[in-house]
Amino acid sequence: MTAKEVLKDHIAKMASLTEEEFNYCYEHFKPLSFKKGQVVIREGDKVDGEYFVISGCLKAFYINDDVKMHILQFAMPTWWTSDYQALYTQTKASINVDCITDAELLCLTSADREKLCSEIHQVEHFFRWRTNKGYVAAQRRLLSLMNNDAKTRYEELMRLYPQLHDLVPKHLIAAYLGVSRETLSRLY
Amino acid sequence: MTAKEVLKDHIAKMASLTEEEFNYCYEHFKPLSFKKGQVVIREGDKVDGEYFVISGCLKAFYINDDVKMHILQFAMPTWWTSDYQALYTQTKASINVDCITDAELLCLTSADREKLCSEIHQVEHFFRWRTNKGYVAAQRRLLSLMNNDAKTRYEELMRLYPQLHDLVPKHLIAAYLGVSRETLSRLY
DNA sequence: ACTAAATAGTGATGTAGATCACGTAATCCC
DNA sequence: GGGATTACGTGATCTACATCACTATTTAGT
Repeated sequence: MTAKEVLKDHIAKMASLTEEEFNYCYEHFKPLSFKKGQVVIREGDKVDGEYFVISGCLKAFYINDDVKMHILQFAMPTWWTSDYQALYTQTKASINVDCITDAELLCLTSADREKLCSEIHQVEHFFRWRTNKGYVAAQRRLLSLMNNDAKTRYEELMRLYPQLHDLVPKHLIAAYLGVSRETLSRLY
Repeated sequence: MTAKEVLKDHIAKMASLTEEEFNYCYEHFKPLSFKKGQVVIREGDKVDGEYFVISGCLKAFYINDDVKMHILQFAMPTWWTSDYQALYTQTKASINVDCITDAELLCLTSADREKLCSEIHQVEHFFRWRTNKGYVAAQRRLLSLMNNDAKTRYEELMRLYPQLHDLVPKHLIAAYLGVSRETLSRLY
């Protein structure tokens, strides 16, 4: 399946665009290839848009003053990622995004997203639902973080995204769950 | 300021509706008055829509099996609240929403929200931005929960929403921060 | 192929915050 | 206005998890 087809199917799940409308939208996406370890967004830099994952796996993470990493989001095929805080507040990136594996992405600039949203009502509809889904997921994760211990959170994550188990090293899983890698290692 | 004016100003911050369009929208909102302590959404019940706060303060919270409460969100004037997970997945409420003080709300059903979004492009635009804002706030809170200790989180909350200090009893602040009321009490 | 780096497991010890158990002041409410 | 409920503070103890230190294994780069 081509990148174009992946995006088309993804959008079709929540919005109905004509062939013509979709082709027009697709012109605004810039295909990018990244190698494992490459940085997509670097803290402090300007964020020019958001990224739709065609293949591979990325992480969006924050490094605190003690050089501890916390992972905000993994991004797998058909997921979107960026520093949404930076995009929303029009500031420099406060997080990093990089590639856990080789990855193919489609980049859409904020300016183009807003243009497409205002030109095509269904595109705005699509982005509303996508963001809504992210909001609900973030709220669920907040509750899980407050309610559950490390083991329960780990099991929940594995239940939700079993692919992560083999795709992502455990210390990154730990950084997502908000526990130390040692504690995660002792959970079995 | 009337409820209608409060809503109008709020929407105008992110979207431009004509007088006529706004009046049409406003017909779909149902004004409701609640007394302190009254329940707006009860766990297990059907959720019929979302609520825009005109006055007062509410909380959206989850009670776990150990009968411990975790607060997902406070809602103050010009904020929206509901069980967005239930609305998104079309399931029964998994959280509760009730009133910390007497409150005036405007209720918009999901069906009406979707209708208005599809009829008026600018309404869809408004709801996209509102949800985006919530998503960014939830992500920031996730990071804070993973990065910061109880004291730092408390100070951050007070900096962000100083009104909460006098409006909301401390054990509810604790339930929002994800610490016990005893620990919060010892922070000063 | 050989070295360096990344990944992973585990013991010993430290600590933030939970939990339990009180006492007291403030508010609600019939 | 008096009894009950809610809010708040504080000591004593417990515990989940962090941190530090070290070893073993796997993976990647030249």
